[in-house]
Amino acid sequence: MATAQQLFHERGYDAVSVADVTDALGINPPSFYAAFGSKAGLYQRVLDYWTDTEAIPLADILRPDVPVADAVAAMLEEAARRYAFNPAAGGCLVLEGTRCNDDDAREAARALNLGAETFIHDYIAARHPEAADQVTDFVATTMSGLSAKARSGHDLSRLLATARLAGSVLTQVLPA
Amino acid sequence: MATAQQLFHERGYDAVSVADVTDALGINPPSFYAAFGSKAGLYQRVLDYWTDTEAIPLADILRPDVPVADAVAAMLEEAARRYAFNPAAGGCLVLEGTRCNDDDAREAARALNLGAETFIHDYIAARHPEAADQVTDFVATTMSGLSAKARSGHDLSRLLATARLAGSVLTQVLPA
DNA sequence: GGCATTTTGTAATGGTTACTACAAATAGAT
DNA sequence: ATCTATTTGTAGTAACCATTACAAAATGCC
Repeated sequence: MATAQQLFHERGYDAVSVADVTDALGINPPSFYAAFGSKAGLYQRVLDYWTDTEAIPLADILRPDVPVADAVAAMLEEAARRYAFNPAAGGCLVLEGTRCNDDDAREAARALNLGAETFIHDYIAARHPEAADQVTDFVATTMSGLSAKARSGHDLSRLLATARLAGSVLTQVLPA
Repeated sequence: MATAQQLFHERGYDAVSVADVTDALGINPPSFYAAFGSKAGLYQRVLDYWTDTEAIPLADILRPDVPVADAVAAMLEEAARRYAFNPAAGGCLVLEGTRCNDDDAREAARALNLGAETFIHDYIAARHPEAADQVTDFVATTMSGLSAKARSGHDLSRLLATARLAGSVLTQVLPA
């Protein structure tokens, strides 16, 4: 499962063939389909696995006992760190998955992303209800951009600088 | 050429087959290959056409007679407007092209994007040399995010609000 | 009008895709 | 050890991809 995740993260859903997966896993196509049902089925399981192992722990970062702006800024920086962690598999598995050309896989990734955005929105809205919509959009857009730029070569220091710049908006618009 | 551009913009390079193009253009494959050489060749020409007709006029927006922060913020807002203009073909043709799975097409789009980022960088560096790197990265990342979110449903008002929020950073870090 | 050249349409080529039918091998149970 | 049930490997299917061979039609030229 970890190797499948790595494949999807490195190349993206569309560019990974089931032959790639079966080769990497050392199994044959019938075993693959007995185990996962389809390529999209494997992707679902990979997303679940990712959620349990590598997803940003939003609940730990977005804490009620710190200023909202600080918490969200910390989340952006953590995203930058994770997106740059493996240069061969840059960006966010889920955000990149929302842009693939397979309907099932894209909707699965979008659903996961929507859940995360809802979580962020609710966190912000608890203390800044009137700014939550705008700020959530801004943060989600920034994370999409960070993921995209991670894939096209921006290294950790550049992503972090961008994340900090974006974070500086939050302290302006979300006063403690 | 305009219809080919629309196809690529709506569906992305990978999801457009040459059969789609030949159908839309009302021509047959041999005519297509006589005219464009290859699918990537057509894409090159579409990028050139786009540069001449629909690209954001950076030279007009990034003027030497306005504060850098204002000009760059205006560019972000203009990007938001253009990315949302056609809901069926959201985002930026070039930025989306940099993420496709074909080597030739991706490099062509990347080259065009790199030129734009260099232009922006030089504009900023002329008056804020120490901040140019960071700010250019931030602006490029924001535009990538705006393009991505335009494709996944954010409408004009949401993109504009995000662009304005991002623009507010610039007035902080690039004092007039 | 007759000839050469270019354009066009049909149909195919080789490659890759996700996905399976089927037979051989293996494992488990008693 | 024998019989059954499951797993495995080989090979293949049907669809789609970008690209092209080839013949028919249309055009331009004199």
